[in-house]
Amino acid sequence: MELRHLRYFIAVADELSFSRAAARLQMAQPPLSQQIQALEAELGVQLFDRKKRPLQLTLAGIAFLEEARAMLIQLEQAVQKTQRIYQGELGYLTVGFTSSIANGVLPNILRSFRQHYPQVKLILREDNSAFQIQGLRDQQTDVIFVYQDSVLTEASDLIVMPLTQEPLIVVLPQEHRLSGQLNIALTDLVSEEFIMPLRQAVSGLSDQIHYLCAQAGFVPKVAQEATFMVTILGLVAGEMGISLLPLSVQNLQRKGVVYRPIQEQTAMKQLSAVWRRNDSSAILQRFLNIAQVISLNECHD
Amino acid sequence: MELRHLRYFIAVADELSFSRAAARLQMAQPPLSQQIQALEAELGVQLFDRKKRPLQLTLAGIAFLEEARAMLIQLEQAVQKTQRIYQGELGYLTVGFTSSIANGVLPNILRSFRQHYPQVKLILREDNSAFQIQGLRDQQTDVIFVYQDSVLTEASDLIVMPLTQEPLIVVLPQEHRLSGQLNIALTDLVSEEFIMPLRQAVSGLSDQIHYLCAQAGFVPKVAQEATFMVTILGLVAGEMGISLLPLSVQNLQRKGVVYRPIQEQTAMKQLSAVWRRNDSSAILQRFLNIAQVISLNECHD
DNA sequence: TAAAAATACTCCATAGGTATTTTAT
DNA sequence: ATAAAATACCTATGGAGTATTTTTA
Repeated sequence: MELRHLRYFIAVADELSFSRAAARLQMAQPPLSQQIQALEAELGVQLFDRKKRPLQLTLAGIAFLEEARAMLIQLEQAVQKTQRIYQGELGYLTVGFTSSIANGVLPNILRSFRQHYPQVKLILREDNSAFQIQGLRDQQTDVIFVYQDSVLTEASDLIVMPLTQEPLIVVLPQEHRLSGQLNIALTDLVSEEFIMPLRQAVSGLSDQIHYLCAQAGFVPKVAQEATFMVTILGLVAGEMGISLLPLSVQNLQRKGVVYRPIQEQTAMKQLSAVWRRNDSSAILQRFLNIAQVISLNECHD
Repeated sequence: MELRHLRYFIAVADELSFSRAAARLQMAQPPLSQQIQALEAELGVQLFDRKKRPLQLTLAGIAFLEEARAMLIQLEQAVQKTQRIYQGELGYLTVGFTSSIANGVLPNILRSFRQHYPQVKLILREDNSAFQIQGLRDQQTDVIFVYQDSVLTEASDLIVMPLTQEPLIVVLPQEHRLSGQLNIALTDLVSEEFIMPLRQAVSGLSDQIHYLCAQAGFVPKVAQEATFMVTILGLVAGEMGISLLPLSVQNLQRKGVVYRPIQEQTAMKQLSAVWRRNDSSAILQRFLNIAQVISLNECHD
């Protein structure tokens, strides 16, 4: 049996006439009769009562008509579903990120993607960056957002796409002696105590701060280390020291804490999207397009 | 698209190899590749990743595989269902009867049919015989059981099949003067008061009793008329009179009532099955076969 | 280099067309 | 008598085969 038989049968059952059905199918009547005969022979079932005019469906024919219709509808839906999956409009995408990123461009990217592809289910995984890269390689995650890191640029099985250059900003207690200044030079921070973000918070930031301070001619005094952004802000508010964090932390408004830009242009943190080189998923491609567009818009602001 | 494409696709997806799938399908590899290519072209979807060895399904391919499998299963089930309906093993049958028949062969026929064709749903309609014939003509009912009647034998659109010849029996109060006799001649009933079954109870029986009495040389005295068997039995038990009823009434045991055979061989009531001449339903045929077999067995007892 | 899939072509089975007969109203 | 379906026969599309090239591991 072929779908042709079902299509022909439905046409004849609809029209209750071989001639009219043939016209509708844009074919001659005899081959249509033959195909229906072949169908009946294969089923071993009489579908039409030809002793009647107009033609009548048998009980079995009525049942088969219903089934045949259902099958063609199912086919239609199967094709549509398959096409949508192929075109990345239906399916799943797992996105990984660290808590420090959750307040930057990411929410906007996620919102935009959801609007464009409402039938793609987004699964979010929040964890530190080392685990994120692991998850990517284990196929647990499809794409991750991380602050760039020397480990990443060397990985040949992954592709790294830079999204935004986030300048670092100085995080000060409200009552700090420097809080009156509009912007702050690194050399002003020589005698400050630093709250250092651990690797889990913002990967590579600790190293970068040491490097920047070295360029400014001093070694930062480390008062405390912390794993989460909110912890760092809390410690700064409690006047335990100051910190240097990516610009997006500004989206977290905390009482007793003020943010000031750094004079030096070189103090930048690179936010990137990372995915598996061999991942050809259409959904991923669509997601990356949106991530790129949203990031560009963000930079212009 | 044709079912061929689905069958081929499933084979290739199962084997993850065009060559092996071709072997399984007992065909050469190139036409198989071509058919899959045609399928992909029609869908506008890449189903396999041919850049990989062994061959890999794409995400869309995985989804379509599931759908394709479901469709072939649905086809299989549709064919089976259609065949069963055609062979009368699945469907509905509406059986009509009057309350007076409900205690004869009918229960046995219904039980046997249910055992043989458990997937046929039996719908029972209990009503008087005039309504039953109406229901038959209105296609409300497929087959009815009635005691034969002159009206029926003349109907050319219906077929009447005799099932059992039920002798009439005399229904007496337990304390009746004749209850000591093993069998009773009609002439013994000359002075009796009769409880007459109305047309709704047993069609034609009233006329038949008058005819039988006339042959025996008297006119029966009618004490009372009644619509239901149980009412007649109740009146007899209450010593309002006697009655003549078909043998199957014996299946109703009523306190204070005894049954005695009639000597005369002519006192018979014909139970018949009736259906529409133009009804070619396979279920009906099966039902009639069973009705006939069960009735024959019943007679031998 | 050795498999497996794609391509190029050839062939024939059968879907579909034409002419006619049979059937049901 | 007439319209519709079945039958008989013919045509040609395209599904399947064979030979070969291309690709991937």
